[in-house]
Amino acid sequence: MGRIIAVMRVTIHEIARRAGVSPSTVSRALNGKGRMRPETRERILRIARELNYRPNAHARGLATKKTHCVGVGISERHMPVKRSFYNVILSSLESTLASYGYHLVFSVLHNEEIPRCISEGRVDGFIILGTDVQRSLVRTLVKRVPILLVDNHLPGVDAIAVDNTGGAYFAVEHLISHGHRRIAFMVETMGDPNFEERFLGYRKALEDHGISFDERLVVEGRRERGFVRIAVRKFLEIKPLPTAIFAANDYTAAGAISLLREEGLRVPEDVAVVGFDDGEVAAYISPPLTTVFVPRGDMGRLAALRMVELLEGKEKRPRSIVLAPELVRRRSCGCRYVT
Amino acid sequence: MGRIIAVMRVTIHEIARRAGVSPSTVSRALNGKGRMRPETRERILRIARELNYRPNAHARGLATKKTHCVGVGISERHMPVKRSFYNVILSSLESTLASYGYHLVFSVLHNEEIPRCISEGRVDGFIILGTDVQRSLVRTLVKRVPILLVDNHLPGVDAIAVDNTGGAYFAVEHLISHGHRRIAFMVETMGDPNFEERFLGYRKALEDHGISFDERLVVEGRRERGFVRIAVRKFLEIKPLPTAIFAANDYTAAGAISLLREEGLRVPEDVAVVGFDDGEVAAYISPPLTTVFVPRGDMGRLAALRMVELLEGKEKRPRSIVLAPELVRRRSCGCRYVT
DNA sequence: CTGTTAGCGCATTCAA
DNA sequence: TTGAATGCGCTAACAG
Repeated sequence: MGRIIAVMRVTIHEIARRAGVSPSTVSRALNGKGRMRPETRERILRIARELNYRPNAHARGLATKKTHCVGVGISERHMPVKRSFYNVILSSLESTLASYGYHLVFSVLHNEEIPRCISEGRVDGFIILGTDVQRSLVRTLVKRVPILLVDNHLPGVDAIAVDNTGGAYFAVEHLISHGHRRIAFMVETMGDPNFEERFLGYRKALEDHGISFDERLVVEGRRERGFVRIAVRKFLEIKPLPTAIFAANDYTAAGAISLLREEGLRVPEDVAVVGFDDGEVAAYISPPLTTVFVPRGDMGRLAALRMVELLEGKEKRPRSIVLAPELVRRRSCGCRYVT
Repeated sequence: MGRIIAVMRVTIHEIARRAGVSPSTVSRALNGKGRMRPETRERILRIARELNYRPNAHARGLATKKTHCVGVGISERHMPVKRSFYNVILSSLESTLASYGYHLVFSVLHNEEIPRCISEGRVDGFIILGTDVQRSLVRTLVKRVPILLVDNHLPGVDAIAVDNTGGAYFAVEHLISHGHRRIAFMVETMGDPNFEERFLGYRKALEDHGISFDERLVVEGRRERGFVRIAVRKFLEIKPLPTAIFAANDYTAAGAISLLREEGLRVPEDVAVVGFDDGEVAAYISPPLTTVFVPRGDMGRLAALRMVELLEGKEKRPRSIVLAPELVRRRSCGCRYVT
């Protein structure tokens, strides 16, 4: 019998027994609710600590209808490309959520399906990473739990995003400052809202600098594995060849650089290249890629903070936070004497 | 009143009421336990479907003492470098676990701390990614829930790992087949068991090919940001300069290539380089990196499968699964006419 | 084959 | 300030 008790997880009943009070008193003491004699409270807390008591999440969840879990979903279609991008966000999300006592339930989103963690009531809120989610799904989910979009936005839904247009503007402006006038825009596919916004920034920068937009300089790949090769091939057919490329993301930029060099073109001498994201590759390719840094760590942290506020705070009117990206000058743009 | 019921989450009581049976019968029907009249069962299932019933995870967990959640932890110190590596594993883990009805609770491990998801009884088992975990922690956790190590191993604990020694052996043997005799081993720091094993494979390959090991050819960085630069500097001081480098991972290899080129050395003509991991960068740097492919997707899938077996199956004696890595020939080793 | 009963561990009324 | 009673939604003995 003694053995069994020793093995059993310690519950508030056990603490109550040892403290000579009732379970409900223990519950109150542990949660700091209501007034009670300080010495009673302290005795209870001490015993709880000694016994290394941890409340059972299920029991608590059943009673309070709160799970202290936040779901985080990413579209399965995003995985191949944006992997490392979202990984940074994921870890900062977890750290921040953890500091508020929340757990992170990770799930891959499959088209229109409602994530099981939501339908089973396992999470208090849900954070969606990326643009590759059906809007209708989001609209459905919003009715179930607080939803937060990261790296994406939708009217009326809370979101943390980055100023794609502004970032692209800086990138292109930088190329212009290097003397480039014929700057191509290279993108996997225009479908992605983030890419659309970057395209807008590209056009605006050209326009503001008196360069008329030439749609022949827009090279689009296709939504598939070898899209960079397709895009580069299209690029090489442009006459005369543009002197620079603004790529919608690093993945595309890195692929382009590697393929251009295969064709005997020098980067940045023959073709300057600027990317977007400042992902893992950026610093490791040669030449190191000039790109737009997206504050992924901040995005994760802010997303977690906002979610906690949504769950516990008072300010629940949808709010969209837009972070400013930053140009990171390396060498693919033609800059010298930089890392 | 009708409204309230409409808003309430549907429970087995509601289904029982509509089906004209008791809640326990509904429970049995839903879980397929015990025998019962087929028509009763079907009626219950139909109603459940119509009402879009989903069992409440907490209630079920409280009653069965199973959470249907698996925790996945990664050391905070691993995050900066192995990010993208573990991301692939993470998504395949989730997909596989999900197909068995399990959820993935992601958490970052902090030194000796017991993950809260374990102490709060939120997970049935726990998967640890990577080598950067205190053994003592693992020993502690093993007493709480089934533990599975991925990309790591410890006597007596279930594990899914890759044959680092074998992979390194192939990599070095390949360099030797290109005619190299003076091959350097470049590593961030020898502390990591995976790196130690790769070092073993390096030595063994040299030995088997009649090349005596020269410890001056081992260049170690340091556990910090600029370690590749330090390592490359050391490398450049070796006289005569080795003609090839086997790097303990892609991260190091990619950094080395970029720095070597800055020094005016050609890769692979002056120095051939082979990495390990086949991470995101490998295909995107130039020259594309010859490296050892680690089947991360398989690792995740197998880990999930094994964990489910640990939780539900009979075969619980610790088992360690070692996967065979594969050499991916690109161009940094000197191979031609390959991708 | 099915209903009744009794918890699972905790929070929260309501009394005392 | 504290205790007893109740219920969260579900499963599992035990009866019937």
